[in-house]
Amino acid sequence: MYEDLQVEHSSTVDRVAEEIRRALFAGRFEPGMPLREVALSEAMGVGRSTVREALAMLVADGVAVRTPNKGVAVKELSTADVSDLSRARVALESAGVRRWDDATPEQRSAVTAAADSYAELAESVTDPGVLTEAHLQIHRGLVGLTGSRRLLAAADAYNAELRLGLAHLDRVRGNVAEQVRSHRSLVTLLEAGRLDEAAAELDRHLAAAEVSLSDAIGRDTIDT
Amino acid sequence: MYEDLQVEHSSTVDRVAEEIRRALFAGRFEPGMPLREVALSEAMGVGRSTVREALAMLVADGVAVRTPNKGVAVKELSTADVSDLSRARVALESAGVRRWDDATPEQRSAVTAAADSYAELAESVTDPGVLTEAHLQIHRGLVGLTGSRRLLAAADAYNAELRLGLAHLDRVRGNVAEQVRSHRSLVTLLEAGRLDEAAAELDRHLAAAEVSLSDAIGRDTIDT
DNA sequence: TCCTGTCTGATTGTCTGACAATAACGCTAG
DNA sequence: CTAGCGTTATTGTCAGACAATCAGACAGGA
Repeated sequence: MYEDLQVEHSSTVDRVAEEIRRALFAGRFEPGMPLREVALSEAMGVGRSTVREALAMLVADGVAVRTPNKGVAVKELSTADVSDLSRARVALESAGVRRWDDATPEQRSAVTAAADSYAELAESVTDPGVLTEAHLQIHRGLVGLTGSRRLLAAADAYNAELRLGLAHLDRVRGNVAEQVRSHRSLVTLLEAGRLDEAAAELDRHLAAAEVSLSDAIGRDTIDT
Repeated sequence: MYEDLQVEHSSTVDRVAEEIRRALFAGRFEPGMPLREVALSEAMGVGRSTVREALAMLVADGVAVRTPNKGVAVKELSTADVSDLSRARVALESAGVRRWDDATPEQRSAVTAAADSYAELAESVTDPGVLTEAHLQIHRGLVGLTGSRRLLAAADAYNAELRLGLAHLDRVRGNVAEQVRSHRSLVTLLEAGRLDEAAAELDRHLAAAEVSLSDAIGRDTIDT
């Protein structure tokens, strides 16, 4: 009778982790910057154990790194990471594309709706974070076509890493119009059932994303 | 000069998590059984915070579940979980198979060596846990062909869930000889470069694993 | 100059103890 | 038999403590 009722059970640890995550995605912490337990606990008015648990979550998510006896630091994406991420994206998302015919209507519309939403935002919104978020939703939807929650969770993890990487170079983002075109073409091919061509388009799209991101990172790491 | 020297940095938390994991894989804890913090800390002679961190790791791994204010319990695999796992396996491992030609010699030999090792163990070893371990190594190797550490990590996570599921029904394990045949055929097709046929063989192999596992679980859950 | 040993301060890893909030269980009264 | 009420067990969170470890400074010796 009351199936649709839900109360959010947000623990302190979750809120702390979410807060730090937001700061990371907003680019407020430099890559490599240490996340000190006492400083964070005092700043947020919570116990150190709570912060520790939150940091462990971020490490499990892949957006932070723990070095034994040295603590947790904001993850630095190397070009090796970017190419690894790219391989993971290609594998999962093209697996999704290949299963378009077996996907449920909800799973398909998650893709098309996200693409529409991105195209719409691309014209009006200026905040790069919002656009990144919308963009990743499309790719998340593609993984969703596989119908596996576990793969979606894996995709969420690497999308978080991507957001982290993009947080510091939103200015150098590539041609948004080209992105919109590529997404639209992908959706069109999917809906036409031309899955091989769709996979090829996706491959190109992801390859372009990889070079653009790894170029930007390469430039950055030379600077610093 | 000293690049190859390494010291293992094992924290107490890691050891505790590993110990509990072993017990889980050995089937010493029933699915759904709660993992009490105080009891574990007293049994293992460590602080409660340490146990909490270890449990958080197990939850992140997917072998245990946390319910707010109720604690952590051994994960129960539902048939929905099994089919989800199966979809994830198909996606990741066939992605690996499709990239056989691009894989490094090390990545390829990880697959073939694991298959050989499994075939060898199948004749001599009786301990089902050891055999399961060897079996999963093969499938891990297939994911490794994608060349992405992140996908390997995802595969490790779902393999841990599989081991958990298999821990309680090792007796009903299917025909080992058939397994060996299927693996051998898969490796042969791969080395011959007949990737499409290899992918088809893999599909059959994984589909068979799914029905066998979900049958066993279905039977079990009716009993209890 | 370069290396080594030592000192010091900061930080993590771990333990202990505490307490409120929550959930599970049994009891009692109606 | 059910609603309501205590009791108990357990988690979530905090505070404080201490050893182990690390980074940097600094002095002394080859």
